[in-house]
This record gives sequence, structure tokens and C-alpha cells, in this order.
Amino acid sequence: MTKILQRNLYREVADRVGDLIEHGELAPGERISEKQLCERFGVSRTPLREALKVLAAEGLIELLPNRGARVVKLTVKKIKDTYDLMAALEGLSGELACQRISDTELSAIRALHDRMMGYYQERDLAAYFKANRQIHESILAASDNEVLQEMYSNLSQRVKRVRYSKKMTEKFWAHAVKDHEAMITALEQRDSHRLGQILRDHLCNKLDLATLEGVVAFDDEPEAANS
Amino acid sequence: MTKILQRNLYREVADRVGDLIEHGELAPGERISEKQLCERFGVSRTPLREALKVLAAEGLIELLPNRGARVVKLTVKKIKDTYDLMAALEGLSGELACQRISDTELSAIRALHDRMMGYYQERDLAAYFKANRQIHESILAASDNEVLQEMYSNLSQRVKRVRYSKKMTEKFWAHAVKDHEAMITALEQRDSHRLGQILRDHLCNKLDLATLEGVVAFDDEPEAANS
DNA sequence: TTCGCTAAATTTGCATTCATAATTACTTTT
DNA sequence: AAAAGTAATTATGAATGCAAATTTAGCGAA
Repeated sequence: MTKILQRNLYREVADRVGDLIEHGELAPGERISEKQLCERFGVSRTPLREALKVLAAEGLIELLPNRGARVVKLTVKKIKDTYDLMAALEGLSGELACQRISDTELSAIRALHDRMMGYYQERDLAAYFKANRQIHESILAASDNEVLQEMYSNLSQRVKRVRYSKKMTEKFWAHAVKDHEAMITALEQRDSHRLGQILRDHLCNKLDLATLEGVVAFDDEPEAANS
Repeated sequence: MTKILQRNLYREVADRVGDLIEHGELAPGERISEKQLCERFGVSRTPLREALKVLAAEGLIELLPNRGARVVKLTVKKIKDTYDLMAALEGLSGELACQRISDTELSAIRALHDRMMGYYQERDLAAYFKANRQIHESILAASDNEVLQEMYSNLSQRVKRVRYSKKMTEKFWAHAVKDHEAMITALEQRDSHRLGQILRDHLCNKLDLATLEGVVAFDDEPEAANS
């Protein structure tokens, strides 16, 4: 039962503008020219403006009345706040997953976990990351809470463009692996409280503030919106 | 520093359509006629359609391609899921508030709490509810996490139209009051873990599934979206 | 009567056009 | 030359118009 995906022009445009933001082609704080984007995508202003409204509601851009759209500037605080939230949501997903997960879902996650451990042994970082992502997504899916999933993916979208240095240290990696061992144990024991705790802490580790400082432009006041 | 509030037609329309949904004037699952709403508000289709896009992004309505907009049907499961999420967010707000709250904010909440207890003694339900809401909002504000606040108010919007019977029983009320006593204690002790726990459990109590069953129409499949 | 097909009417999606606000460029004044 | 005020330009906000899809109504056959 896959979600019905609507292919409207405005949705298409919103996705593509989102990509531009993610890949930094639209700079943070930069004023988004409607005309320019219209020409780029070959659409009229109507669907483009609808797309901008949606992106604003999703938190990727902000709309200043009569003054156009701007890409939201990600400050360190904003990223930190978003990660705090995502950690809480991951925690909840773990708790719910423990209560609701089916045996087939569980064994699928176990298989993913074992595969991932193999990748760790081989030091195959790319494969490890992929399996890792799949595990977290599977737990989220097993939580069987659509609102939660929707909100998580929205938050994830917002910080997607932050690409902190991916040079995982050995120590860091070992720690993450240890987390995952504890995770699968808690999940198989249906220890919801414990899995929740692990997942909350686990995500916090992912956000290394030190590396972050260099990536995000400035942490000054978001905008001098008032005249 | 109040948020700059944009007064665009589309935002105005979105708010008013939101009100219509909240007050049940637009029935769940009902097809929303663009023309009808345009005439009602005296605006053209452009801002109305933009408003619908935003409302869809906010989760109040859903847009079917070429088939118009529908008010999202709230099933018992969806409401339950939303409350689970809100509970997690309230918990997080408590944890963060403990870490970040200032003394002046704290004493303001203490004052609110004491006032609320007075209303409880007098059995002034309306005043009690108002103070209660203010306390929760204050904690949320003290958490100093804008993303969290935004998400919480969005979720709260979604379930606003669910008005379960407000006949608070004595026992129930006493329990809530007890929760609040524990809350203010934990907050003053800056016991973040404990306050988080209390807030998570507290909200769960608010959602009485028994009373809910009668209010929400049906809990059948959300929609037969596929042909 | 019920089912299926076809055509009219309605509704949605998008482009274009008009009005208004903001920005830029230019002129004038000190 | 710098600052300030004004006109020209550009961008945004909203309304209208047109094409395509969907829904509704009407008709005929089983």
C-alpha cells in the first residue's frame, strides 16, 4: 500500500527547489527571484509561487510579505534544536516499535543489523551508512505512527543540506556500533524504555558540534527582519 | 521581540479555512469547493488555492490531484498517534526547560501554578483550564527551542477540532493536580529527566480514549484513494 | 431496472494580465 | 561630493482567462 503520489507541477517545482537548497545552489539568506526560477524550470509564476508557499510551510524558506522568499539560514542553534527534536522522535519511534513490531519486521531488522556489522568488520563505510539508515527507517516504520514519520522526515529535510565532515573516526565508529548492539538487544527484548533511551542518546552523538561550527556560515542573529 | 506577522491574503484565508475546519463547518472528508469558498471570502481563486496548499502542508486537508481538496478525517488511531507525539514533545520541552529556564521565568510559572491551585480549590474549571494552558505554554517557551514550538503548535492545530466531553471527573481532576504538583517540584529542582517523564505521562492521561470513541465518526480505512 | 456508454457541465491546473508595493536610478540641493 | 528626494524600473500580490481533466447527466441496450 504505497502512498498515492501526486504529480502536480507545484509539487514537482517544490521538490526541485528543495534540491537546489539542499545542494547549496540557492545560498542561505539569498533572495529567491521568482522570475529567475520560472525561467529555469520553464513554468509560469502560479505553480512556482504555490511551491514557495509549501516550502515555507515545510520550513525550508521564509516568505517576507511583498519582499519575496529567502532560503532559511541554518544557525548552529537551529540545527542543534532540530537534532534535539529528532532525537526525541527517534526515541519515541523506538518505544513504539518495541510495542508494535511484528516478528517478520524484527527479523528483517536483525538481518540488516548483522549485515551492517559485516560492513563494519570490512570497514566499508558507504555500505555501513546505507544499512544504518535502513535500520533507523525500519524502526520508524515499525513504530506504525504516520504522523511521527511525516514529522521526522520533515525535520530531516530541513537539515539535509548540512554536510558535516564525514571522516568518521575509529573511536566514534566503534561507539556507534556499540549503540547498535544495545539497540538490537533492546528491540528483541521489547524493552521500549531502554530502546527509547538508546536512540535518544545515539542521535545526540551523531551531531558533532565541533565539526558543525566550521560548516554553518555564521551564528549571528537570524535576520534583521524589522526596520 | 514578537514575530513579524505577515498579513497576506493567502495567510488570512488559510487561517479562516482552518477555523471552519476546527468548528466543524467543513465536515471531515468533505470535498472543499474552491468556488464556494472564493465567494464566501470574496477572494479570487489564486490566494485561496495558495491557502489550500499551505493547509495541506500543515496536515489539515489533503489535496487529490485534479480532484480537489478534502478535510482530513481524524480517525481514533490518528488522534492517538498525534497525542503520542505531543506527549514526547511535551516531555522534551520539560527536559529542555529544566536546563534553560531563567529564574524570572521560573517564578512566573510558580505564580501561575499557585493561582491555578486556587482555582482548583474554588472548583473554577474555566479559570483552571486557562492557567493550565498557560503553564504548559510557558514551559514550552522556556525550552527555548523554536522548532519544537512550531511542531507542537502544528500538531495541536490538527487535533483542535476534537472536542471530547469536558466533564472532568473529581478523580481525574485530582490526578491532574497531583501531576502539576510534581511538575513544579521537578522544574524548581531542575530535574529534567523527571519533569520530562511527568509531562509525557501527563498528556497521556488527557486523552481519554473512551470518550473519544463517541466523538470521532468512524475508524474505518481513511480513504479508498485508489481506483 | 440496471449497467454501460457518450456528451454536457463543472472543476481543477496553469498561464497571462493588471494593480500595487519595493527597489533602483537619477536628479537636485547643500 | 554626499545626501536627500523623486521618478523609473522591477518584483510581488491578486484577478482573470484558457485548456485539460473530472464529474454529472442523459441516453440506450441488456
